[in-house]
Amino acid sequence: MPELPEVENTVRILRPKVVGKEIVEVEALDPKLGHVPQNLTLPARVLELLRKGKYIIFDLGERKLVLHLRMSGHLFWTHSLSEISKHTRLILRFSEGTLLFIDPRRLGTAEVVEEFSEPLGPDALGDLSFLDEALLKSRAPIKLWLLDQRNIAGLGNIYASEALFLAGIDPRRPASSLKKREVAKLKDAIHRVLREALEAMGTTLEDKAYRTPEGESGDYEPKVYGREGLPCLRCGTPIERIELGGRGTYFCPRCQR
DNA sequence: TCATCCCTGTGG
DNA sequence: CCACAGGGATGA
Repeated sequence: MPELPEVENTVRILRPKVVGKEIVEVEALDPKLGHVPQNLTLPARVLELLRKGKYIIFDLGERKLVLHLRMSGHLFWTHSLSEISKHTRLILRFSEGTLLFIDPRRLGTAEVVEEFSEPLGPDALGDLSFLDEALLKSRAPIKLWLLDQRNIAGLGNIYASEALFLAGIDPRRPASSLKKREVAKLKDAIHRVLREALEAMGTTLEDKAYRTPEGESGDYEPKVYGREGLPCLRCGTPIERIELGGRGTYFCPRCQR
């Protein structure tokens, strides 16, 4: 579900609710997450709430609680215990409210660590000038290169496809084959897609899955992702779906070369 | 650099 | 029933 825009909005909405506040009780409803309450000392004050790539980090001083929503996770802020559904995996109780980690597919993760140390590339919302040189070093298809969080952090299956559409680049092209001018367009496209999605509060496919912590769905409408067979919004050619690295990949065969 | 796996749910 | 799903770790 969540890529950079969804995670960033989640963090922005939660910050005023949890920063400076104390976690007073933690409960794991999924045995896979049983280590979380064990490894936390309560109460624990949240000094900062951070996003690194698609990770959400609760800075608790000596320790950090690191969440990753993976495919189907989301966080939900509530005051009512009746909101606890069967997909709730972790409950963080604050005096001011309760944060639920909901995750139907149970692929999401929660770790308690002393230092965050995932090998992430530069943030996709930040300065992208490193792409000029970095792309030259890889012959991987550009879309797979963009999905590898060690190269650039934050893009996922939707926005990688969307950025390549905006930039007019075929997702199968080797990263090193992009011309300077194309890399420039790609940098611009990545920022444009992410900023638009951020403003729209992310993407909620088929009116399900992704929600902000306050239950809102996202309004971003992908231009190619999930639109196999439908006309390209720019030229009318049917959008194609192929597989790259085992993931569905959508593009316009005419606009993207 | 691939396939496979981790999980569960939904839709055709 | 099968295909597919917004992510990522792992092992060949």
